[in-house]
Amino acid sequence: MKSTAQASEPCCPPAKEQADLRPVEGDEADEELATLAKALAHPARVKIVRILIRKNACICGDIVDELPLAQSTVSQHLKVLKDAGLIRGDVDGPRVCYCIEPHALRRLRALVGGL
Amino acid sequence: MKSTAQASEPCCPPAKEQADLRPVEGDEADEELATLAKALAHPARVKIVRILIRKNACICGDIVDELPLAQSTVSQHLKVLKDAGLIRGDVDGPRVCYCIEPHALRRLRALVGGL
DNA sequence: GTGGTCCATCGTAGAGGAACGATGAAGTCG
DNA sequence: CGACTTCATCGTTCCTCTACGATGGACCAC
Repeated sequence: MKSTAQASEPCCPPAKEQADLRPVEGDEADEELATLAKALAHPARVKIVRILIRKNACICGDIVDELPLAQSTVSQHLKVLKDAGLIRGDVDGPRVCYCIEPHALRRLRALVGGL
Repeated sequence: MKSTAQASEPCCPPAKEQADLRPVEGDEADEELATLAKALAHPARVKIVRILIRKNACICGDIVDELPLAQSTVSQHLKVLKDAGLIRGDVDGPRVCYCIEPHALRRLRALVGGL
């Protein structure tokens, strides 16, 4: 069951639609917004996020094929996004399946909207 | 000459509410979002933006008093924000009057929302 | 003019980011 | 088992960011 089937492997379960009650202002919110913004502060990482949103199912190293960067560089960018909480990576056999963390994206929108 | 600059006049006139027709996807949008995100990728700069929004009129070096940073450091952060197009600085006598660029903020919201 | 305030810029030191190739761990297939 | 794939991590180089004090320009009051 593991033959290059795109958008069929559900490694990213439908996240529960739970409201985020944290404030959108204050020192903590500032730090949080700065962290999320820093994660998006590179065009390659913006592209990665877009790719993961477009193929809402998760993919692994197809990202490398879509970017003009070395595999190790892409892996670094993925790590930055993961450390910021924007994406998730689940091991699936020999591959790793990345996907968006929808609540982090919502949180980012809330913080930017709160400006 | 410009002798009509009175103290009570906000140096930031109500910007025209002109819609931004540029796309929220594509390579250019990626670069743009990365640039704006990088400008917000530091807590001090997030705080500066909030200060300028709160006092919707413009202020100058009161920002320095609100931050635990040296004047030169704050000036550098202001330059980063200005270069990114997020704020504007108008010289008003011996002071400089900073204020938000509302259309840049709207653009940022559109780009983040377009994710 | 002199003196004082406000602010940008310079110079510098240290920390962190971005890129790559090389290496190796973990897993799959024959 | 052995060969191959996939990906993270290491080590390196170069460049940018962040912070500060010091310097100097522009402006106002006197």
